[in-house]
Amino acid sequence: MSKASDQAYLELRGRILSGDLAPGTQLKEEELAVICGVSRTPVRDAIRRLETELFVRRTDSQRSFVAEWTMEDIEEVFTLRGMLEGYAVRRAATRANKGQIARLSTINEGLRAVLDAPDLDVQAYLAANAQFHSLILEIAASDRLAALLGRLVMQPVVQQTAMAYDREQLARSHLEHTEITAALAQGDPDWAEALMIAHIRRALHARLKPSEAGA
Amino acid sequence: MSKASDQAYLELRGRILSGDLAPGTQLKEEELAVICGVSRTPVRDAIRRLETELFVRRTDSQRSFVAEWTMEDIEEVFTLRGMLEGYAVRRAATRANKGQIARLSTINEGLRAVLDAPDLDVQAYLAANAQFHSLILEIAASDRLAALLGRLVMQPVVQQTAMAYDREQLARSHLEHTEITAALAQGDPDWAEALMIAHIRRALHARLKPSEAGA
DNA sequence: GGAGGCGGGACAGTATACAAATTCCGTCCC
DNA sequence: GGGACGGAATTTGTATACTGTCCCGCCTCC
Repeated sequence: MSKASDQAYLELRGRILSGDLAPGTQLKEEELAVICGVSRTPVRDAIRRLETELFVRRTDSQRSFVAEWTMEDIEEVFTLRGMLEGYAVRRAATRANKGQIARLSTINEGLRAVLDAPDLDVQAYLAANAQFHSLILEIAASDRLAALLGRLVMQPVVQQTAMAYDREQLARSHLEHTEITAALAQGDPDWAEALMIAHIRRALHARLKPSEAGA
Repeated sequence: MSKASDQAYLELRGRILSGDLAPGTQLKEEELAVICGVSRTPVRDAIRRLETELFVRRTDSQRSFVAEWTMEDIEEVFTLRGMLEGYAVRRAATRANKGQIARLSTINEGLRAVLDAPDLDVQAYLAANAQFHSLILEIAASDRLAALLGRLVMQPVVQQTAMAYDREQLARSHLEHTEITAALAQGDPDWAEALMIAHIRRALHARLKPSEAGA
Protein backbone atom coordinates (compact mmCIF):
# COMPACT_ATOMS: atom_id res chain seq x y z
CA MET A 1 0.00 0.00 0.00
CA SER A 2 0.84 3.53 -0.36
CA LYS A 3 2.50 6.09 1.80
CA ALA A 4 0.04 6.86 4.58
CA SER A 5 -1.05 3.28 4.99
CA ASP A 6 2.50 1.99 5.20
CA GLN A 7 3.47 4.77 7.52
CA ALA A 8 0.65 3.89 9.91
CA TYR A 9 1.52 0.20 9.70
CA LEU A 10 5.20 0.69 10.41
CA GLU A 11 4.56 3.20 13.14
CA LEU A 12 2.09 0.96 14.93
CA ARG A 13 4.11 -2.20 14.53
CA GLY A 14 7.15 -0.39 15.81
CA ARG A 15 5.29 0.81 18.87
CA ILE A 16 3.94 -2.64 19.56
CA LEU A 17 7.35 -4.27 19.23
CA SER A 18 9.01 -1.65 21.40
CA GLY A 19 6.36 -2.11 24.05
CA ASP A 20 5.32 1.49 23.68
CA LEU A 21 1.88 0.09 22.99
CA ALA A 22 1.77 -2.55 25.71
CA PRO A 23 -0.03 -5.88 25.31
CA GLY A 24 -3.68 -5.48 26.20
CA THR A 25 -3.81 -1.82 25.21
CA GLN A 26 -6.91 -0.86 23.29
CA LEU A 27 -6.20 0.56 19.86
CA LYS A 28 -8.46 3.50 19.13
CA GLU A 29 -8.49 4.49 15.50
CA GLU A 30 -8.85 8.21 16.01
CA GLU A 31 -6.12 8.36 18.62
CA LEU A 32 -3.72 6.36 16.45
CA ALA A 33 -4.56 8.54 13.47
CA VAL A 34 -3.26 11.54 15.39
CA ILE A 35 -0.13 9.69 16.46
CA CYS A 36 0.64 8.58 12.91
CA GLY A 37 -0.27 11.91 11.37
CA VAL A 38 -2.74 10.40 8.92
CA SER A 39 -6.50 9.97 8.83
CA ARG A 40 -8.47 7.03 10.17
CA THR A 41 -8.72 5.27 6.82
CA PRO A 42 -5.08 4.19 6.52
CA VAL A 43 -5.01 3.46 10.26
CA ARG A 44 -7.87 1.06 9.78
CA ASP A 45 -5.93 -0.67 7.02
CA ALA A 46 -2.90 -0.91 9.25
CA ILE A 47 -4.87 -2.39 12.13
CA ARG A 48 -6.42 -4.97 9.80
CA ARG A 49 -2.97 -5.92 8.60
CA LEU A 50 -1.60 -6.24 12.11
CA GLU A 51 -4.61 -8.30 12.96
CA THR A 52 -3.92 -10.83 10.22
CA GLU A 53 -0.34 -10.99 11.47
CA LEU A 54 -1.67 -11.70 14.96
CA PHE A 55 -0.11 -8.63 16.50
CA VAL A 56 -3.59 -7.39 17.24
CA ARG A 57 -6.59 -9.18 18.63
CA ARG A 58 -10.16 -8.15 17.95
CA THR A 59 -13.14 -8.59 20.21
CA ASP A 60 -16.51 -9.70 18.97
CA SER A 61 -17.64 -6.10 19.06
CA GLN A 62 -14.87 -4.98 16.76
CA ARG A 63 -12.59 -3.38 19.27
CA SER A 64 -8.86 -3.92 18.80
CA PHE A 65 -6.25 -4.65 21.43
CA VAL A 66 -2.53 -5.33 21.31
CA ALA A 67 -2.14 -9.11 21.46
CA GLU A 68 -0.74 -10.68 24.61
CA TRP A 69 1.77 -13.49 24.25
CA THR A 70 1.83 -16.37 26.68
CA MET A 71 4.57 -18.97 26.84
CA GLU A 72 2.23 -21.38 25.11
CA ASP A 73 1.67 -18.89 22.32
CA ILE A 74 5.38 -18.57 21.77
CA GLU A 75 5.96 -22.29 21.75
CA GLU A 76 3.08 -22.79 19.40
CA VAL A 77 4.34 -20.22 16.95
CA PHE A 78 7.71 -21.93 16.89
CA THR A 79 6.04 -25.29 16.32
CA LEU A 80 3.93 -23.98 13.47
CA ARG A 81 6.87 -22.19 12.00
CA GLY A 82 8.90 -25.37 12.24
CA MET A 83 6.27 -27.30 10.34
CA LEU A 84 5.90 -24.70 7.63
CA GLU A 85 9.57 -23.87 7.25
CA GLY A 86 10.33 -27.58 7.32
CA TYR A 87 7.98 -28.03 4.42
CA ALA A 88 9.50 -25.04 2.66
CA VAL A 89 13.02 -26.37 2.90
CA ARG A 90 11.77 -29.78 1.79
CA ARG A 91 10.38 -28.21 -1.36
CA ALA A 92 13.52 -26.16 -1.77
CA ALA A 93 15.65 -29.30 -1.67
CA THR A 94 14.18 -30.54 -4.91
CA ARG A 95 14.13 -27.16 -6.61
CA ALA A 96 17.30 -25.32 -5.70
CA ASN A 97 19.79 -24.68 -8.49
CA LYS A 98 23.52 -24.05 -8.15
CA GLY A 99 23.16 -20.29 -8.25
CA GLN A 100 20.66 -20.30 -5.42
CA ILE A 101 22.83 -22.57 -3.29
CA ALA A 102 25.70 -20.20 -3.91
CA ARG A 103 23.60 -17.27 -2.79
CA LEU A 104 22.68 -19.12 0.40
CA SER A 105 26.35 -19.72 1.06
CA THR A 106 27.15 -16.08 0.47
CA ILE A 107 24.48 -14.95 2.90
CA ASN A 108 25.73 -17.42 5.44
CA GLU A 109 29.29 -16.18 5.05
CA GLY A 110 27.90 -12.77 5.82
CA LEU A 111 26.57 -14.24 9.05
CA ARG A 112 30.00 -15.59 9.90
CA ALA A 113 31.50 -12.17 9.27
CA VAL A 114 29.09 -10.72 11.81
CA LEU A 115 30.15 -13.37 14.29
CA ASP A 116 33.84 -12.81 13.71
CA ALA A 117 33.55 -9.08 14.25
CA PRO A 118 34.84 -7.84 17.61
CA ASP A 119 31.54 -6.19 18.48
CA LEU A 120 28.44 -8.28 18.03
CA ASP A 121 25.96 -6.48 15.78
CA VAL A 122 22.68 -8.18 16.57
CA GLN A 123 20.73 -6.14 14.03
CA ALA A 124 23.11 -7.22 11.26
CA TYR A 125 22.78 -10.80 12.43
CA LEU A 126 18.99 -10.58 12.31
CA ALA A 127 19.05 -9.07 8.85
CA ALA A 128 21.28 -11.78 7.43
CA ASN A 129 19.29 -14.48 9.19
CA ALA A 130 16.06 -13.14 7.70
CA GLN A 131 17.71 -13.09 4.28
CA PHE A 132 18.69 -16.71 4.59
CA HIS A 133 15.23 -17.88 5.57
CA SER A 134 13.46 -15.81 2.98
CA LEU A 135 15.73 -17.03 0.22
CA ILE A 136 14.76 -20.58 1.14
CA LEU A 137 11.14 -19.55 0.99
CA GLU A 138 11.77 -18.05 -2.42
CA ILE A 139 13.38 -21.25 -3.65
CA ALA A 140 10.41 -23.23 -2.35
CA ALA A 141 8.35 -21.21 -4.84
CA SER A 142 4.99 -21.41 -3.19
CA ASP A 143 2.88 -18.30 -2.92
CA ARG A 144 0.51 -19.84 -0.46
CA LEU A 145 3.22 -21.10 1.83
CA ALA A 146 4.84 -17.70 1.72
CA ALA A 147 1.54 -16.08 2.59
CA LEU A 148 1.05 -18.34 5.58
CA LEU A 149 4.56 -17.88 6.87
CA GLY A 150 4.27 -14.16 6.31
CA ARG A 151 1.46 -14.18 8.83
CA LEU A 152 3.53 -15.97 11.43
CA VAL A 153 6.13 -13.24 11.31
CA MET A 154 6.68 -13.11 15.01
CA GLN A 155 9.27 -10.37 14.73
CA PRO A 156 8.79 -9.77 18.43
CA VAL A 157 9.72 -13.34 19.17
CA VAL A 158 12.63 -13.66 16.76
CA GLN A 159 14.05 -10.40 17.91
CA GLN A 160 13.90 -11.30 21.56
CA THR A 161 15.31 -14.69 20.71
CA ALA A 162 18.36 -13.26 19.03
CA MET A 163 18.84 -10.95 21.98
CA ALA A 164 18.85 -13.96 24.24
CA TYR A 165 21.54 -15.67 22.15
CA ASP A 166 25.12 -15.38 23.20
CA ARG A 167 27.92 -15.54 20.70
CA GLU A 168 28.32 -19.27 20.99
CA GLN A 169 24.68 -19.87 20.24
CA LEU A 170 24.83 -17.58 17.24
CA ALA A 171 27.80 -19.57 16.00
CA ARG A 172 25.79 -22.73 16.40
CA SER A 173 22.94 -21.19 14.48
CA HIS A 174 25.39 -20.28 11.73
CA LEU A 175 26.63 -23.85 11.62
CA GLU A 176 23.07 -25.09 11.28
CA HIS A 177 22.59 -22.81 8.30
CA THR A 178 25.71 -24.29 6.76
CA GLU A 179 24.32 -27.78 7.21
CA ILE A 180 20.97 -26.82 5.78
CA THR A 181 22.75 -25.40 2.76
CA ALA A 182 24.62 -28.67 2.38
CA ALA A 183 21.40 -30.65 2.56
CA LEU A 184 19.93 -28.47 -0.16
CA ALA A 185 23.05 -28.89 -2.27
CA GLN A 186 22.62 -32.64 -1.91
CA GLY A 187 18.96 -32.33 -2.81
CA ASP A 188 18.01 -34.34 0.27
CA PRO A 189 14.58 -33.18 1.49
CA ASP A 190 14.49 -35.38 4.59
CA TRP A 191 17.84 -34.15 5.80
CA ALA A 192 16.99 -30.55 5.06
CA GLU A 193 13.65 -30.75 6.84
CA ALA A 194 15.10 -32.42 9.92
CA LEU A 195 17.81 -29.80 10.17
CA MET A 196 15.37 -26.97 9.79
CA ILE A 197 13.04 -28.29 12.46
CA ALA A 198 15.96 -28.77 14.82
CA HIS A 199 17.21 -25.29 13.99
CA ILE A 200 13.89 -23.72 14.88
CA ARG A 201 13.34 -25.90 17.93
CA ARG A 202 16.67 -24.89 19.37
CA ALA A 203 15.77 -21.26 18.84
CA LEU A 204 12.64 -21.93 20.87
CA HIS A 205 14.58 -23.32 23.78
CA ALA A 206 17.11 -20.54 23.61
CA ARG A 207 14.16 -18.21 23.82
CA LEU A 208 12.57 -19.95 26.78
CA LYS A 209 15.68 -20.68 28.83
CA PRO A 210 18.70 -18.87 27.44
CA SER A 211 21.14 -20.47 29.85
CA GLU A 212 20.40 -24.08 28.98
CA ALA A 213 19.92 -24.04 25.24
CA GLY A 214 23.58 -24.27 24.40
CA ALA A 215 24.18 -27.21 26.70
CA MET B 1 -17.52 -6.98 10.52
CA SER B 2 -20.77 -5.36 10.15
CA LYS B 3 -23.54 -5.58 7.63
CA ALA B 4 -22.25 -3.86 4.54
CA SER B 5 -18.76 -5.24 4.83
CA ASP B 6 -19.98 -8.80 5.31
CA GLN B 7 -22.47 -8.42 2.55
CA ALA B 8 -19.76 -7.32 0.13
CA TYR B 9 -17.49 -10.13 1.28
CA LEU B 10 -20.12 -12.84 0.90
CA GLU B 11 -21.35 -11.47 -2.39
CA LEU B 12 -17.88 -11.33 -3.90
CA ARG B 13 -16.78 -14.67 -2.54
CA GLY B 14 -19.95 -16.22 -3.85
CA ARG B 15 -19.37 -14.79 -7.28
CA ILE B 16 -15.80 -15.99 -7.31
CA LEU B 17 -16.77 -19.50 -6.23
CA SER B 18 -19.57 -19.71 -8.73
CA GLY B 19 -17.25 -18.59 -11.48
CA ASP B 20 -19.38 -15.54 -12.11
CA LEU B 21 -16.20 -13.60 -11.50
CA ALA B 22 -13.80 -15.73 -13.51
CA PRO B 23 -10.17 -16.26 -12.55
CA GLY B 24 -8.06 -13.44 -13.91
CA THR B 25 -10.88 -10.90 -13.83
CA GLN B 26 -9.87 -7.50 -12.56
CA LEU B 27 -11.79 -6.39 -9.48
CA LYS B 28 -12.67 -2.73 -9.72
CA GLU B 29 -13.82 -1.26 -6.45
CA GLU B 30 -16.37 1.12 -7.88
CA GLU B 31 -17.93 -1.48 -10.11
CA LEU B 32 -18.16 -4.01 -7.27
CA ALA B 33 -19.64 -1.37 -4.99
CA VAL B 34 -22.54 -1.03 -7.41
CA ILE B 35 -22.98 -4.78 -7.64
CA CYS B 36 -23.00 -5.23 -3.86
CA GLY B 37 -25.15 -2.20 -3.25
CA VAL B 38 -22.69 -0.62 -0.82
CA SER B 39 -20.03 2.03 -1.07
CA ARG B 40 -16.38 1.50 -1.91
CA THR B 41 -15.24 1.42 1.70
CA PRO B 42 -16.71 -1.97 2.67
CA VAL B 43 -15.79 -3.31 -0.77
CA ARG B 44 -12.19 -2.43 -0.07
CA ASP B 45 -12.39 -4.32 3.21
CA ALA B 46 -13.90 -7.30 1.47
CA ILE B 47 -11.20 -7.34 -1.21
CA ARG B 48 -8.50 -7.16 1.46
CA ARG B 49 -10.08 -10.08 3.25
CA LEU B 50 -10.32 -12.14 0.09
CA GLU B 51 -6.75 -11.26 -0.60
CA THR B 52 -5.53 -12.66 2.72
CA GLU B 53 -7.56 -15.78 1.95
CA LEU B 54 -5.79 -16.01 -1.40
CA PHE B 55 -8.97 -15.75 -3.42
CA VAL B 56 -7.63 -12.52 -4.81
CA ARG B 57 -4.20 -11.62 -6.08
CA ARG B 58 -2.82 -8.10 -6.11
CA THR B 59 -0.34 -6.61 -8.54
CA ASP B 60 2.48 -4.37 -7.46
CA SER B 61 0.46 -1.38 -8.58
CA GLN B 62 -2.40 -2.29 -6.29
CA ARG B 63 -4.79 -3.69 -8.81
CA SER B 64 -6.76 -6.77 -7.77
CA PHE B 65 -7.57 -9.83 -9.81
CA VAL B 66 -9.42 -13.05 -9.11
CA ALA B 67 -6.79 -15.68 -8.31
CA GLU B 68 -6.16 -18.47 -10.79
CA TRP B 69 -5.77 -22.01 -9.45
CA THR B 70 -3.42 -24.47 -11.05
CA MET B 71 -3.28 -28.18 -10.23
CA GLU B 72 -0.15 -27.51 -8.22
CA ASP B 73 -1.95 -24.86 -6.23
CA ILE B 74 -4.69 -27.29 -5.35
CA GLU B 75 -2.31 -30.03 -4.34
CA GLU B 76 -0.32 -27.61 -2.29
CA VAL B 77 -3.34 -26.36 -0.41
CA PHE B 78 -4.28 -29.92 0.44
CA THR B 79 -0.76 -30.60 1.64
CA LEU B 80 -0.67 -27.54 3.83
CA ARG B 81 -4.10 -28.23 5.14
CA GLY B 82 -3.04 -31.79 5.92
CA MET B 83 -0.09 -30.55 7.93
CA LEU B 84 -2.09 -28.00 9.85
CA GLU B 85 -5.17 -30.11 10.43
CA GLY B 86 -2.92 -33.00 11.36
CA TYR B 87 -1.36 -30.81 13.99
CA ALA B 88 -4.80 -29.64 15.12
CA VAL B 89 -6.10 -33.16 15.62
CA ARG B 90 -2.87 -34.08 17.40
CA ARG B 91 -3.48 -31.28 19.87
CA ALA B 92 -7.11 -32.24 20.11
CA ALA B 93 -6.19 -35.81 21.04
CA THR B 94 -4.64 -34.68 24.31
CA ARG B 95 -7.31 -32.11 25.10
CA ALA B 96 -10.68 -33.56 24.13
CA ASN B 97 -13.11 -34.31 26.94
CA LYS B 98 -15.99 -36.77 26.85
CA GLY B 99 -18.57 -34.15 25.99
CA GLN B 100 -16.58 -33.00 22.98
CA ILE B 101 -16.09 -36.54 21.76
CA ALA B 102 -19.81 -37.06 22.08
CA ARG B 103 -20.49 -33.95 20.04
CA LEU B 104 -18.14 -35.20 17.33
CA SER B 105 -20.05 -38.47 17.25
CA THR B 106 -23.33 -36.65 17.00
CA ILE B 107 -22.14 -34.57 14.09
CA ASN B 108 -20.84 -37.65 12.40
CA GLU B 109 -24.16 -39.44 12.86
CA GLY B 110 -25.69 -36.47 11.11
CA LEU B 111 -23.35 -37.21 8.23
CA ARG B 112 -24.52 -40.79 8.12
CA ALA B 113 -28.12 -39.62 8.05
CA VAL B 114 -27.33 -37.57 4.98
CA LEU B 115 -25.75 -40.62 3.37
CA ASP B 116 -28.69 -42.87 4.19
CA ALA B 117 -31.20 -40.46 2.73
CA PRO B 118 -32.58 -41.47 -0.67
CA ASP B 119 -31.53 -38.20 -2.28
CA LEU B 120 -27.98 -37.10 -1.68
CA ASP B 121 -27.94 -33.58 -0.26
CA VAL B 122 -24.41 -32.40 -0.95
CA GLN B 123 -24.93 -29.07 0.78
CA ALA B 124 -26.03 -30.81 3.97
CA TYR B 125 -23.01 -33.09 3.71
CA LEU B 126 -20.69 -30.11 3.34
CA ALA B 127 -22.25 -28.34 6.30
CA ALA B 128 -21.86 -31.35 8.59
CA ASN B 129 -18.35 -31.97 7.33
CA ALA B 130 -17.37 -28.37 8.06
CA GLN B 131 -18.89 -28.71 11.53
CA PHE B 132 -16.81 -31.79 12.24
CA HIS B 133 -13.55 -30.19 11.20
CA SER B 134 -14.22 -26.94 12.98
CA LEU B 135 -15.12 -28.71 16.21
CA ILE B 136 -11.75 -30.42 16.08
CA LEU B 137 -10.14 -27.06 15.57
CA GLU B 138 -12.07 -25.74 18.55
CA ILE B 139 -10.88 -28.64 20.70
CA ALA B 140 -7.31 -27.97 19.60
CA ALA B 141 -7.74 -24.58 21.28
CA SER B 142 -5.16 -22.62 19.36
CA ASP B 143 -6.05 -19.17 18.11
CA ARG B 144 -3.07 -18.97 15.87
CA LEU B 145 -3.65 -22.34 14.27
CA ALA B 146 -7.28 -21.40 13.73
CA ALA B 147 -6.21 -18.15 12.13
CA LEU B 148 -3.86 -19.92 9.74
CA LEU B 149 -6.36 -22.57 8.78
CA GLY B 150 -9.05 -19.96 8.39
CA ARG B 151 -6.95 -18.41 5.68
CA LEU B 152 -6.56 -21.68 3.82
CA VAL B 153 -10.30 -21.96 3.52
CA MET B 154 -10.34 -23.30 0.03
CA GLN B 155 -14.12 -23.49 -0.05
CA PRO B 156 -13.82 -23.64 -3.82
CA VAL B 157 -11.72 -26.72 -3.55
CA VAL B 158 -13.69 -28.48 -0.84
CA GLN B 159 -16.90 -27.78 -2.62
CA GLN B 160 -15.70 -29.10 -5.94
CA THR B 161 -14.23 -32.05 -4.12
CA ALA B 162 -17.51 -33.01 -2.52
CA MET B 163 -19.19 -32.63 -5.89
CA ALA B 164 -16.70 -35.06 -7.31
CA TYR B 165 -17.45 -37.61 -4.58
CA ASP B 166 -19.90 -40.34 -5.25
CA ARG B 167 -21.94 -41.89 -2.50
CA GLU B 168 -19.41 -44.58 -1.80
CA GLN B 169 -16.64 -42.06 -1.35
CA LEU B 170 -18.79 -40.01 0.98
CA ALA B 171 -19.41 -43.15 3.02
CA ARG B 172 -15.68 -43.73 3.18
CA SER B 173 -15.18 -40.18 4.32
CA HIS B 174 -17.78 -40.74 7.01
CA LEU B 175 -15.96 -43.86 8.15
CA GLU B 176 -12.73 -41.90 8.38
CA HIS B 177 -14.44 -39.40 10.62
CA THR B 178 -15.57 -42.25 12.83
CA GLU B 179 -12.03 -43.51 13.10
CA ILE B 180 -10.68 -40.05 13.87
CA THR B 181 -13.26 -39.75 16.62
CA ALA B 182 -12.11 -43.08 18.01
CA ALA B 183 -8.50 -41.97 17.96
CA LEU B 184 -9.44 -38.84 19.87
CA ALA B 185 -11.44 -40.90 22.36
CA GLN B 186 -8.32 -43.00 22.90
CA GLY B 187 -6.25 -39.88 23.27
CA ASP B 188 -3.78 -41.17 20.68
CA PRO B 189 -2.23 -38.22 18.84
CA ASP B 190 -0.19 -40.29 16.39
CA TRP B 191 -3.17 -42.30 15.31
CA ALA B 192 -5.37 -39.25 15.03
CA GLU B 193 -2.82 -37.35 12.99
CA ALA B 194 -2.17 -40.21 10.61
CA LEU B 195 -5.88 -40.67 10.03
CA MET B 196 -6.42 -36.99 9.41
CA ILE B 197 -3.59 -36.75 6.92
CA ALA B 198 -4.89 -39.79 5.09
CA HIS B 199 -8.40 -38.36 5.15
CA ILE B 200 -7.27 -35.15 3.53
CA ARG B 201 -4.94 -36.84 1.08
CA ARG B 202 -7.71 -39.05 -0.17
CA ALA B 203 -9.87 -35.98 -0.68
CA LEU B 204 -7.08 -34.57 -2.81
CA HIS B 205 -6.98 -37.60 -5.05
CA ALA B 206 -10.75 -37.72 -5.28
CA ARG B 207 -10.51 -34.13 -6.43
CA LEU B 208 -7.83 -34.77 -9.01
CA LYS B 209 -9.12 -38.05 -10.42
CA PRO B 210 -12.64 -38.78 -9.22
CA SER B 211 -12.78 -42.18 -10.85
CA GLU B 212 -9.74 -43.68 -9.18
CA ALA B 213 -9.86 -42.33 -5.66
CA GLY B 214 -12.18 -44.97 -4.37
CA ALA B 215 -10.14 -47.85 -5.72
C1' DG C 1 8.06 4.38 -39.78
C1' DG C 2 9.38 3.81 -35.14
C1' DA C 3 10.36 5.49 -30.41
C1' DG C 4 9.78 8.46 -26.82
C1' DG C 5 7.22 11.75 -24.37
C1' DC C 6 2.90 14.02 -23.32
C1' DG C 7 -1.87 14.09 -21.86
C1' DG C 8 -6.29 12.23 -20.63
C1' DG C 9 -8.98 8.79 -18.37
C1' DA C 10 -9.57 5.15 -15.09
C1' DC C 11 -8.74 3.48 -10.68
C1' DA C 12 -6.88 3.15 -6.05
C1' DG C 13 -5.61 6.04 -1.77
C1' DT C 14 -6.90 9.40 1.67
C1' DA C 15 -9.65 12.63 4.24
C1' DT C 16 -13.79 13.80 6.37
C1' DA C 17 -18.54 13.89 7.62
C1' DC C 18 -22.21 11.28 9.17
C1' DA C 19 -24.55 6.91 10.98
C1' DA C 20 -24.79 2.87 13.81
C1' DA C 21 -23.40 0.38 17.59
C1' DT C 22 -21.50 -0.47 22.03
C1' DT C 23 -20.01 0.68 26.46
C1' DC C 24 -20.27 3.04 30.64
C1' DC C 25 -22.44 5.52 34.09
C1' DG C 26 -26.16 7.45 36.60
C1' DT C 27 -30.64 7.14 38.20
C1' DC C 28 -34.77 5.07 39.47
C1' DC C 29 -37.49 1.42 41.06
C1' DC C 30 -38.08 -2.75 43.52
C1' DG D 1 -28.76 -1.97 48.51
C1' DG D 2 -28.86 -4.09 44.10
C1' DG D 3 -30.31 -4.60 39.58
C1' DA D 4 -32.16 -2.95 35.44
C1' DC D 5 -33.26 0.50 32.34
C1' DG D 6 -31.94 4.60 29.67
C1' DG D 7 -29.22 7.95 27.74
C1' DA D 8 -24.88 10.17 26.75
C1' DA D 9 -20.26 9.58 25.26
C1' DT D 10 -16.98 6.92 22.90
C1' DT D 11 -15.68 4.14 19.11
C1' DT D 12 -16.20 1.81 14.89
C1' DG D 13 -18.71 1.41 10.25
C1' DT D 14 -20.17 3.61 5.89
C1' DA D 15 -20.64 7.03 2.36
C1' DT D 16 -18.66 10.40 -0.47
C1' DA D 17 -15.66 13.81 -2.28
C1' DC D 18 -11.17 14.82 -3.46
C1' DT D 19 -6.32 13.64 -4.61
C1' DG D 20 -2.64 11.14 -6.58
C1' DT D 21 -0.86 7.69 -9.48
C1' DC D 22 -0.62 4.51 -13.13
C1' DC D 23 -1.76 2.93 -17.61
C1' DC D 24 -2.60 3.55 -22.33
C1' DG D 25 -3.13 5.79 -26.50
C1' DC D 26 -1.89 9.50 -29.37
C1' DC D 27 1.05 12.68 -31.31
C1' DT D 28 5.30 14.51 -32.40
C1' DC D 29 9.94 14.32 -33.52
C1' DC D 30 13.83 11.92 -35.07
